[in-house]
Amino acid sequence: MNWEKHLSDEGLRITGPRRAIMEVLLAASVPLSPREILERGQRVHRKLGLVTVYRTLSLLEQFHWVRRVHREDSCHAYLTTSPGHRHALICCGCGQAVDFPGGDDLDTLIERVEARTGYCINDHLLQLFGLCPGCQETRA
Amino acid sequence: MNWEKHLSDEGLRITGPRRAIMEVLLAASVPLSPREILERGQRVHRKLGLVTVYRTLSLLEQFHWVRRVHREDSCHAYLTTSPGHRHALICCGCGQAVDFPGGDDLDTLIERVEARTGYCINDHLLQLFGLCPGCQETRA
DNA sequence: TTTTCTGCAAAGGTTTTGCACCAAT
DNA sequence: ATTGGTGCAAAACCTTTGCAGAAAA
Repeated sequence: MNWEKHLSDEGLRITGPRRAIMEVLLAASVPLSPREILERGQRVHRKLGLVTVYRTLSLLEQFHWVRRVHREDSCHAYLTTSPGHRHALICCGCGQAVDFPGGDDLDTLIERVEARTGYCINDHLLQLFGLCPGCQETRA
Repeated sequence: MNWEKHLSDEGLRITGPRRAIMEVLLAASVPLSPREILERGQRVHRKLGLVTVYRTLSLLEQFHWVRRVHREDSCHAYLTTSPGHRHALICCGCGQAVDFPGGDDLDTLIERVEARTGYCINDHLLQLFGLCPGCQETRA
């Protein structure tokens, strides 16, 4: 199901600003801050305002069409999501981000921590940071 | 080595405000936001100001005496650190936090992601969220 | 006494809120 | 025609900076 149909089904409207923001996020391979989304979005929908960016992000986040990640310089940056619970690997050189699934290793880790602490774990935040192949060359 | 000796060795001063902030953090079992640290710290050192809290946190963070974690409601919250690279498991019910080491599972996961993506991974952010044993009872 | 640290005030950011107008249905 | 959405302005926060006075060493 696509996001436009999803919003319609919820009785919400498909508007120019919302299309612009979604378009920007879908085109980005790097997590973007609200301000960056504004700047890029204004190239699509000239009158776009920052307030609408915030409101749209929080809407899209509720429906899991976008996801918030933590960047060192701007604590709140947004990415479109792949289906399922995935994690971000972010390049410290160029900001390029790729998604990856947690997999069995993470499940095992969580089970061990549950056993040791008695906590019932129901969510996690995992992000990896490093250098992408391109940036490794540049620094070599 | 304790933090007071560490600061002295660096030519920095042990002051009332710094003692108050460290005392608050050592007594806390929950990650605290700068504002929360201020409020608790003022009970120890009445004239403590928010600016000093920020400056002291950034100082202590540089020396790894405290560590920043991400709380849902306040992006920047601080904890005293255990030695080594450890992670936080935070209770969604009461905010209680415990530390745990990543262990082999995390190392394996990172190696696999490196192999699959070609990235060279040099840092990570991992936090777990759940219910502590006490809060599980309350909700049962 | 010397230098660092502190608190205040103010500046710089980001995020939220109130409201009248606009636009999707 | 009805609602919900938008942008503007302003408020509310959070974090950083400049500076004169206070306090460690």
